[in-house]
Amino acid sequence: MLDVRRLRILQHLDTYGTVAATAEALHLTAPAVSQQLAVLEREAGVPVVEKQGRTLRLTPAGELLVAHAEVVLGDLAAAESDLAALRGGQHGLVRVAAFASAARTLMPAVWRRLADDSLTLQLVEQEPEDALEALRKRETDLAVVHGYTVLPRDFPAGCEQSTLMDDPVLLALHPDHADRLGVREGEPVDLARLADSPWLTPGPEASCYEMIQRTCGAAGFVPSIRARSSDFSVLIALVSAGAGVALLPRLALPAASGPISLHPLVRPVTRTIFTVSRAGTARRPDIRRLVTLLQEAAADVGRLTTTTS
Amino acid sequence: MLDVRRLRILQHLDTYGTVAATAEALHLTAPAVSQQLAVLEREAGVPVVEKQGRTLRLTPAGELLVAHAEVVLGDLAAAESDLAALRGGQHGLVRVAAFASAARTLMPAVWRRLADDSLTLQLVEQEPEDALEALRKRETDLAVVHGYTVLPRDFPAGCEQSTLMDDPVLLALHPDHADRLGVREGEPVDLARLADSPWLTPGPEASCYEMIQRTCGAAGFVPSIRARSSDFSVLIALVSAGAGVALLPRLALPAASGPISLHPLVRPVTRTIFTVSRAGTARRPDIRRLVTLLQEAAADVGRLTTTTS
DNA sequence: GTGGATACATAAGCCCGACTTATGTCTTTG
DNA sequence: CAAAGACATAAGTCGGGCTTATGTATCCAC
Repeated sequence: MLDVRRLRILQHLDTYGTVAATAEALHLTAPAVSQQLAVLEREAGVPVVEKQGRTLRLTPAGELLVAHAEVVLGDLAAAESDLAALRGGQHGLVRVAAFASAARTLMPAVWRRLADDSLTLQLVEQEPEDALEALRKRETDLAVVHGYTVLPRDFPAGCEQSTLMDDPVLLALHPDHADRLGVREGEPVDLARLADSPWLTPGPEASCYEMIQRTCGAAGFVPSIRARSSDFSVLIALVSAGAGVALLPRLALPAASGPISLHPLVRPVTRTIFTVSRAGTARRPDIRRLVTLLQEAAADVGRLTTTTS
Repeated sequence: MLDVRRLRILQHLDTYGTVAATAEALHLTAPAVSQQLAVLEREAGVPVVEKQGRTLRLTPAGELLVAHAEVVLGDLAAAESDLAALRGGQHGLVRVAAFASAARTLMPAVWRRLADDSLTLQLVEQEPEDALEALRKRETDLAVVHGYTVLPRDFPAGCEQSTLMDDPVLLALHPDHADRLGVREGEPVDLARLADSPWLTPGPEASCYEMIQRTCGAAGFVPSIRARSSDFSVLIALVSAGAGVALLPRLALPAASGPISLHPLVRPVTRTIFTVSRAGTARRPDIRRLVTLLQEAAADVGRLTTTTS
């Protein structure tokens, strides 16, 4: 019978690329990994890795074994989760990585629902790219990420997604500005009319920046950027001060803000929020439960902001 | 992480019922099993077995773990099969238990199709009850069994079935007898007309015996039995000699036989032939392949006998 | 009810195997 | 061409799992 621990080593090698990194991830030394791979190869009867320069690469047989390892290790984790649920212990730790707005709005709602449940959460705030990378490296169990209609998210292989909600992108104006444009709060605005306004945006490292560029581009202009901040509450404060206009997802709005007029777009852009998990963890009841809680929280948050605004 | 070898021990305990039998099945001693169960219990954090008289019984947590173990071990076996297929080695041993007629007709056809394939077969001829018990004990990987319309087969839990073919039960008469009854070869006969004939049947240990009792009972009589033999070719030889009449599935007919007139029944009885495998082995490509081959063989055999008779 | 048999648990000791440190070989890079 | 990086091999240590031996509880027969 194939040894599961060795399969796990191979799986990690596939994830981390080098023996040294694999060893570190598994709290081992490089020779230990090397030896175990040699034993696995003997067990399998076929080479599972081959030299590629000075590193190793998986053979097709190795890929095959990794695919099986995902299933086996996934179900082992599911078994442990089931056990934890059954004994009611507070084990069942789920590590979540979420982008800022979700970490601020959805996750507190989940925590509230959690009560004294048997689920323990560990939250890290990370931008989608980092969250997905952490997911791949098994440093996190569930990633909460987003994609824009004008900038779709692409997911790494071996992942499973579920959609939590659609978050509309809104235009934030100073109320006087809205008056000058002749639109009332909540009325749709054609972005083309903002072509000459000074814009307030996140820095170019944020995916929101690219979304704004594309959205304005689709409206036929390149925004002239007056201020940059990756903190949406800074942007909103600047809009309130009359410094310019901003485009931002509804969930990113701070709870309390100064004088602001929010408007949907004539050509709507939305941000879709997803949960992403590794394929192997699909069976874990604690993760399934968390996804359910997130969906409920998303439904609530969506309803609240919709009725409020 | 739960240790898979310990899960396997628990799974075997579930199958064999006692520590001693489990130890024997795994080529271990009883204390080894006992110790590993203790360690598993420590790992799991909940009792997985409890004393029941002087033997052990699985707790709900234990049942849960066994269910997961089926998945894990099933996929590990699948991984090994995939590996065997990939390296083209002649490993990929599938142990089959089949009842006599199937072992005589279907299995040779499978063997012929197999050619120099990467699949190695190991065949044991067993009656359905024994075959299913062997399957449960993991002494065999695939059971080829049958059930009669008048005597349905019930399958143990945790098994998966697929139907191979329907095998009609025929009445075998001496040609002179058929003449006296005024029916031609192949014409249906009402069993009630055979109420006073001497019957030739298998022994009461064969499920065919019970089938004959029920079928005759449905026709309104109890057969008077003149000869018993569990070997169908003996029965056919006796029918040819004019010793009496017999009821037997078409597949059970010997290839060459003396003067015989075969007739379907007015109220047809059929024997359905199934393959049965443990749920955990559903992923093994070698077993899937064998089932496919059996289905093809069954289609051929069914067609041949239909057109010939 | 008592003795024997059966079934599992515990104790003690042995041995294999997996890990670590140390060293070697090959590749890449400056 | 030297030096660093990456993996393999060698040698030694240590833990874990197996065995044999012994203990304890349950079931059955007489």
